[in-house]
Amino acid sequence: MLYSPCKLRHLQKDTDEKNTSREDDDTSAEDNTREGSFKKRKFLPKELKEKFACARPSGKQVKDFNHHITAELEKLAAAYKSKKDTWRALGYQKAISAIRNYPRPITSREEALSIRGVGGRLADKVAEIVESGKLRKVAEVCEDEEAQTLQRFMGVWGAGPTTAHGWYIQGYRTLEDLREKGNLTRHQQIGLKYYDDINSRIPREEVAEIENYVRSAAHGIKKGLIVMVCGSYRRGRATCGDVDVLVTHPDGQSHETVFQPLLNKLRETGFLTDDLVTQEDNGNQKKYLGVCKLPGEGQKYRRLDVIVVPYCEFAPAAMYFTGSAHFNR
DNA sequence: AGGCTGTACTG
DNA sequence: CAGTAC
DNA sequence: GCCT
Repeated sequence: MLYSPCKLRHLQKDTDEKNTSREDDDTSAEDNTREGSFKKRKFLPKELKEKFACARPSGKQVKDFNHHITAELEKLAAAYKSKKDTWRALGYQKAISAIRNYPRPITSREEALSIRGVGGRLADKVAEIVESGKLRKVAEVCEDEEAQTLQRFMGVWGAGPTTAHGWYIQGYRTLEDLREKGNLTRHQQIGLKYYDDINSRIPREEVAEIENYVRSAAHGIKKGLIVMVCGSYRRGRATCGDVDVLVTHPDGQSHETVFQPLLNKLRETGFLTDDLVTQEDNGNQKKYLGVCKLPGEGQKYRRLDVIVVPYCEFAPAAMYFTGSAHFNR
């Protein structure tokens, strides 16, 4: 995947330093500094702007007008996933993503049904939430001990539905049980160690701090390196589950030799505290998964992904890693 | 009825 | 190969 | 779960 002809190079002129300035606001000025062909962007029909997230100004934080709805559906999605009902969970997840991006509060079953990814069954559920504020199905599916325990166990990084079920069968119920009696893989030991931190959301301000930290380290190794956070941060979310950092270099070559030095530098300063997957090699693109912590008191441990790509793949990679996952399909 | 991305790592 | 994660 |  990610076949990315280097022809795309001309498309990404604005990515140098300071991507923070791009996430800001969509008022005024920004328009005329872009490519001339898009000058009339502000005149896009309203329907278009509402239908396609990519047709909306990308500044501003994304508002979730339907948080009360997605929050309920998330509970069911998590429960189904824990019960290995993978595809049902996927359907939920897709619908949740679509609803989250919907630009105004949903007020009827009909309106829900008009959203791609939301079918009759989910539209019914949306309607129930709109009317009563909650879903009876949630109590039915989520509030038994097994479901709760499975979901608790799946919060351990590296433990999925099968592992969680296995632990449940063995009689384990608490994280304490896992620590004492469970035999955990290396990943799961790390996942358990930082359970609370890893499962808490990261304020986007902190994501920006992490980005700056990584960028400084990168520039200490090679000037001109581009360091950009993708994922939910770049989609404008107020909080993020982890930090996806994309690294490249405009000279088209320096990315090849920067991966190890960068990781080593981040280790020396104590920023990287644990490695999960140290070298996923996807063609010429490399990925690191680990745990980091900003310097100073009271900082939490955060999940960090670092992806290094050749410059000619920068634009498609940025899109891919910005997601969301469902947008990519 | 049948697909829902494709790939790499770990054990 | 199964499980997990991206 | 949804979509084709």
